[in-house]
Amino acid sequence: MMTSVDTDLMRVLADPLRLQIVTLLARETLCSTHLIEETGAKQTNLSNHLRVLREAGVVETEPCGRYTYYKLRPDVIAQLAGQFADLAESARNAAENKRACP
Amino acid sequence: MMTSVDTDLMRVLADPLRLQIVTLLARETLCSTHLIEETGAKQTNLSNHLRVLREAGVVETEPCGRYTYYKLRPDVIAQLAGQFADLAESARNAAENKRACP
DNA sequence: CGGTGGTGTCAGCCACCACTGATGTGACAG
DNA sequence: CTGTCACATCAGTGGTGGCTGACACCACCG
Repeated sequence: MMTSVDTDLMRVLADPLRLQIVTLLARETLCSTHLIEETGAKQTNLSNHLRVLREAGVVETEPCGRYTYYKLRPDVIAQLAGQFADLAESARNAAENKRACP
Repeated sequence: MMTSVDTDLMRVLADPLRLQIVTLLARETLCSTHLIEETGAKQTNLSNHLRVLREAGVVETEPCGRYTYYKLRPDVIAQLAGQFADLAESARNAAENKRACP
């Protein structure tokens, strides 16, 4: 059936560390070194999560010398926000829609 | 640190079956029998997921004879939508905020 | 050209979670 | 009262995913 919200994107963002990364990147563009400092996670672990975020299209990479900058893609987040807003509005309108007991 | 989005709520909604339940409940108030028909899941499985959704405050229960109606709480979804919208707007405004390489 | 530091990839381990079957409880029909 | 149905809870199990250590690669600096 059709779920109005992208499940895969939700699964990607449902991890605490990934959500923390996204929150940090929403404030400013950072490179991996900064993210390691901010989160306290191991570089390997962070690289794995960033890979997941990259493959999900949530972040973009921009090499800068031997550093790599990570930037959040606002439209992806905005789209998700819109899907949830639609869901909430739909729920408000259908509050009295009650299917009869069998 | 402070993540602007509720991680626990995300984890609850990140499951495909739970998201399907939420999508169905956004359209109309249903009882478990209907949900079993619509999703094709086992009763036990569905009951477990509904319990998770109930404990997370996403759905409300309303007993009706020997049936139980489940209703979505729009404000919870709307709040989540707002958090993501804020995140997206923050990302848009901070697009050029780039911390210097170390 | 070596050495160093930043980054990505891979294999393994472990914990958590979704699914299931059995069982209990309460409500209704006969 | 007894059977049936709706719903919940519990213990067990299997699979998925996150974390880590070892290694490879590339850009810079001396």
